[in-house]
Amino acid sequence: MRTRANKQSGATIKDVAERAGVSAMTVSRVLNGESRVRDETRERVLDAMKALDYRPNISARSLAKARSFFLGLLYNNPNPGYVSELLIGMMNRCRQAGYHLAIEDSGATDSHWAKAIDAVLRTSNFDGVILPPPVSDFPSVRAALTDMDIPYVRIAPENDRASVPSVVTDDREAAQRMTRYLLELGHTRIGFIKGDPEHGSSRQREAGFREALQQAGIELRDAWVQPGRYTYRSGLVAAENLLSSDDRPTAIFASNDDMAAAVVAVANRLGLDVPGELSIAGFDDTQTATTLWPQLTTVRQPIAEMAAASIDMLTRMLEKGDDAGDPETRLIPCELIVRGSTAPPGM
Amino acid sequence: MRTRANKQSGATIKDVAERAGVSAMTVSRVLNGESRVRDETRERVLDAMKALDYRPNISARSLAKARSFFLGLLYNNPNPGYVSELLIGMMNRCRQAGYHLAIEDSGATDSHWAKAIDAVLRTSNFDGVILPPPVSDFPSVRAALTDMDIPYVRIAPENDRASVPSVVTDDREAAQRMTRYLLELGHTRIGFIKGDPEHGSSRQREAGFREALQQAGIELRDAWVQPGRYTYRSGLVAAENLLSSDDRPTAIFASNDDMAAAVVAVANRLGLDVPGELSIAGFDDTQTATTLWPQLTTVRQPIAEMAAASIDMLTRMLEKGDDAGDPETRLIPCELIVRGSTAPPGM
DNA sequence: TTATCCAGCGTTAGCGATAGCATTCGAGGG
DNA sequence: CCCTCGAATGCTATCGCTAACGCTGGATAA
Repeated sequence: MRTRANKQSGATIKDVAERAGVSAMTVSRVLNGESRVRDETRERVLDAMKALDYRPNISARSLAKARSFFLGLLYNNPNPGYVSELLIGMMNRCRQAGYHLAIEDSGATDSHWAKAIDAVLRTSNFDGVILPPPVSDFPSVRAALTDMDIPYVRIAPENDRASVPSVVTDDREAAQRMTRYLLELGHTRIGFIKGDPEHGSSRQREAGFREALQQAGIELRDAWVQPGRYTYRSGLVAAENLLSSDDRPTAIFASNDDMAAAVVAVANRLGLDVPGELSIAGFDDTQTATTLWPQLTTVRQPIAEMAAASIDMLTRMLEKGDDAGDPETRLIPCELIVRGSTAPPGM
Repeated sequence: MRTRANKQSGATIKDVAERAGVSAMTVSRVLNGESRVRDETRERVLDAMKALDYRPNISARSLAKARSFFLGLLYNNPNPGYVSELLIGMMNRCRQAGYHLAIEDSGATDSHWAKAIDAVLRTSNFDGVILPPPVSDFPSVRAALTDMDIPYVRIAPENDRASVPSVVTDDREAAQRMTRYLLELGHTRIGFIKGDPEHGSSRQREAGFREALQQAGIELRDAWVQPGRYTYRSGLVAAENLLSSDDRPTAIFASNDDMAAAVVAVANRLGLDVPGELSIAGFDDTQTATTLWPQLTTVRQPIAEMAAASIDMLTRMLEKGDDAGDPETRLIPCELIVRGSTAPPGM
């Protein structure tokens, strides 16, 4: 009869209570590591739990506590390397904090989400939600969460940074640093490949690049700034455009590693030596950066760390009560990683 | 007062019932798309739900139904590309089937899991679980699941293929095909890089490689089979070993794309033209395969499809009752993808 | 005409756990 | 010796939903 899949194997809190000779309430107290329970009583309860192979029913607990202990990651299939690091950073923290992580996908654009977000939230009852980029800037998602009064933390958002707790990096400053590094190597003819316009980081990185050039008083030709979409394929097109003319740059700064990889590929095809004839820099330090030859000079974003921080913030909000205090913004620093893909020009 | 985070905004099933002038049970029926409810009644209920912005409480439903509607993915940080595809394949199916997907990590080895699996399962009450490789072959995890009577589906397991529902590919046959393809190009000196011994696929791929050579009556020197661990780094070492001697192979078949990428890198460093002087083949067709130049000839494993199939099987088991019928094994075919990294020898 | 049946809906009784008091009991103060 | 007090524990009422069964009233069969 009572053979439902994940159904209690038979032992409920009452059974444990009975066997330990206490009330269910006391068992509950032991379970939740709560206040005054005499050590001896606690022992007896723990023994009974072990003897009966007792497993608390999470649904019942959720119902009574009005908390699900599930956090949602509203995922959007960006770069595989990014996701993977994100997950690693989050899962550990979740386990430590006693939460579980569920992931939901609804397609790549804001409008996709607009249609689906309601259903997603309606059937999941997450205690809180994490919004990685670019979802962190999707108005429809944010509206739905606000509407349903679900707390959330944003990762690397572009807009309204202060309005909701966020974990951010300074993409702009990092892009500046990378550009300055290329300038210091002696490059003056530097090309740039932009990222996906849907991502706020794209604009930040471009701005940083332009600022560094301007500060150095270096000319920037329009043809040397090419659009891209953070994909390898878009990088190929951009690289062709940058490298096909005679008047080509001696260094190319791509807004992420995948596009930088595309530049490497095109350079190879054209017989250009990297980094001898062309220096190439990426951004993110995903796995791609070290899977190439030569390995990419890039900016390391501590994605896992950001992910962990976001979980920290979210769980703390949940414990404290969501509306406590001002929304926090945590800034995680980036690091410039120099590898084999860059060198002084004409070497 | 009643301002708990994800707490009902106020509307419960009773409120809806009252407003629609029916009983809570009828609302429940409408909610679950169940049997006999007159169309007119259904309309009235739906209207009431909308008017009250009613959101069912999943915890309550789970408690009553003795089902959580959460499936667990026991994740293990293999290749990022693999995970990402896995997720994509799973999430869609989950949503369609009305389930949610939660991911749990506990480290890379069986012994890590042995310690953690109990706690994971104890605090999550998943209806079912998906085991991707290599977790699908971890005895501790399987034992824990069996013990707790939680249904699960394995992806690409090596052992006991018939004992539990599984989704598998024929790695061996695919490796044979790839090897035959290289032979047909005219290669007779073919090197091989093995995968992680922890993964069953490694043994299968190696076996397929050896069989094809044997069938063709081609000699295989011991030095041409190098160990590897599916990582880029291990591929570098293997490639050095294979390519440093004068007596080097004219083609190298690596057990996955990342290691093949490492071979490409070493070939570049040694000034070997790919594919002119060295053909390189990979396995998996992850993103890496097309992010390199030249792009990799490889075997495409439809990971997303396998993931989707695993969810299908699992949800069907849950609906039907777990012990219905024999465990199913679904075989998903692989495809040989020829790209620029292979060519006839000495071209 | 009466018995039977079934679509359509309501009633009741939990599901397993926790919140919020109520209760007990022993120790210390007066 | 009575009273107060706080630590340790129990009782009871939910939490929101659904399973199982029961009740209706009209259509059909006999």
